[in-house]
Amino acid sequence: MYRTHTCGELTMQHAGREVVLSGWVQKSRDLGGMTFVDLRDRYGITQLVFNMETDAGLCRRARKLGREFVIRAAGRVSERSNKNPQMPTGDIEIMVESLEVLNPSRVPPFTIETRTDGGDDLRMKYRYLDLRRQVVRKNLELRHRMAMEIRNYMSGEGFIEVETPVLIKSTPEGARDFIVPSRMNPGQFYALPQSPQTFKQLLMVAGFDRYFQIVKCFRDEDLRADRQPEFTQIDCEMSFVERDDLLETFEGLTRHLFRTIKGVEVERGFPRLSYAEAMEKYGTDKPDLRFGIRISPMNELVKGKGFRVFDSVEYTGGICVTGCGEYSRRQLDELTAFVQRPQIGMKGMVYLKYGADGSLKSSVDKFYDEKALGQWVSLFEAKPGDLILVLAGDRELTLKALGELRLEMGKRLGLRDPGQFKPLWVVDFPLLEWDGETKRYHAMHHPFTSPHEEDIPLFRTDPGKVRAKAYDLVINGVEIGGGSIRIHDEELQKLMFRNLGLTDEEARRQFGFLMEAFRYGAPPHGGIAFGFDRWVALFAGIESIRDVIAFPKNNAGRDVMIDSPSAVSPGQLEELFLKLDLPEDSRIPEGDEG
RNA sequence: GGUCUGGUAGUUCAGUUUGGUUAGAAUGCCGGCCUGUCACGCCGGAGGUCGCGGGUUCGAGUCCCGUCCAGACCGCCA
Repeated sequence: MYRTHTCGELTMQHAGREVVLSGWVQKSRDLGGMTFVDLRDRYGITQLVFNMETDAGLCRRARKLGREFVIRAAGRVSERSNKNPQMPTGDIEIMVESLEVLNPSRVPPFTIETRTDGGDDLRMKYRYLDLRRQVVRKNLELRHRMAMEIRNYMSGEGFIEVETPVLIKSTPEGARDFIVPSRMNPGQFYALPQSPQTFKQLLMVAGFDRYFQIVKCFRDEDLRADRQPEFTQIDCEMSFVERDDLLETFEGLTRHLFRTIKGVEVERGFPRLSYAEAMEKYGTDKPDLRFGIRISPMNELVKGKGFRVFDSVEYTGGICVTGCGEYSRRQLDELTAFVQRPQIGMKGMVYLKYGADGSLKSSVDKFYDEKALGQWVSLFEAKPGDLILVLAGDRELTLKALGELRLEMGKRLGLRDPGQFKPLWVVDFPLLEWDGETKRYHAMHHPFTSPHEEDIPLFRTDPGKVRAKAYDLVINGVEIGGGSIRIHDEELQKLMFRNLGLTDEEARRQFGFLMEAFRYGAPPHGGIAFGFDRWVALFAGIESIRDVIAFPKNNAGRDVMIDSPSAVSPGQLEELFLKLDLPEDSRIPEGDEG
């Protein structure tokens, strides 16, 4: 028998019992006359004791155990004379009577501890060792619990989980597809799904009514801390619902997860912000509502006073930061440098310091007298000791920059508390987005998103103004999910495709199966998909989704542990009728074949 | 496609600003001592292609050019 108990469960209640434990050697402390060994498994750590007086031979063998050896130890549970209140099993230890090395281990390249000395690179290469660390394991346990609670809630609400295919059809809309060559159909390719979008809509046509699936999706785009080429969605769809029915249902899911996983009771009726309002007040479509700083437009206030910058730009706006009125020149220079970074791209920043003594000091005193600056103060309802930061330029860019500056100030002031959660719905996204490169409109969400009926006439006059019945769930500035009420009418879907620059023929070739299905009684329906990895990361209080994925890929989309992607053999290529035509500079490392 | 940061002992990092003797620390590893440790302690030891290639120089971890790797971000992500 390998074990009677785990390394996390023995307490004083078990004192005197004969037990068998198996696990990994976390650490051993050799005191000469006696040796302590910390034995670790998934459940915890239990201390083993070896004593020279009791059994010198056994103790000498214990001294030779290296870190991460897999061992089995049998012995008696006994109360410690020196208890360790830091650990759950700290009251007891095992007086070992027999010891067996099940498998020795090489010295691991980094320490298997919460505060590891290993860098990311190394941890990913030896991910199986990294996963032995409690912090990483906890993240995966959290992920498991969340998946269970999602299934509980959804199932309780009458949703059924249906699997949809992974080998599907490539479509040029949206993100780049991963493609898979078909041996049996030479020259043809499957695509991996970016989402099960069309299948879940077909399930609605099939009458399934309430569907969900926790499912892998794939996008061949560049990675970020919160973006992996393969990621997991909670994909959902419902029939016979309007937007508010849907938001209510998934507000329920969100509250359920907060309650069961975080022990937090979130108020019913999440705030709803229109996309336009979110952009205007927060400079982003995923505002962090944990702190109240808001953007105010200042165009009217600042024009016509002789300051060329403000006179010439499309938009001037600012934020008011509480309690920063005494910022030093250096701190203000730092903020200026922050907005001038190429990623943000502002030319400069104007400030107004409202001193605790009521004094007004701005970087544009030359153009704005006390009275004019007083108007700024009343616009923001600033109090003595506050700081007003003003940016100007192209409207879209400036709002975005103010949004970034808002987040930066929130961070500096410690207002982004990871223990606090502020969910909201962002609604009424634009249906279409102009793409300057291809000179045509793109679906902002996807081409099956329904427009607001009253906006349909705008298709003829100003398609960019058409609002969609689309919504995002945003928590603490993180886009957790998004969805829409779908088009279920063939004619409206055709109109949509035409506005996206697709001819009827192209639309039929790509989405004919869906258009065809709509002719056989498609119910009104809508849905949403949540980024499961992001949600787990949010609940774990971390920024990168890599730490909630067992085997993630690195910045370049590589798995450094299994070394993928990799070349395939000429035979494999031949079978698929594929010939490589690589540019000179893209060499494939030797021995990387097959 | 672009911007930025980093690459020095098994590992995490200092040293690079201002080129100059034998490249340091901590931790880990190996050996010795130690009967209540739990970040055990004490003594000793081994361990380096300073990412790689080229250049400048009497001399390069340090300066220059190229390149590879890692991370963050912009573009991209319906």
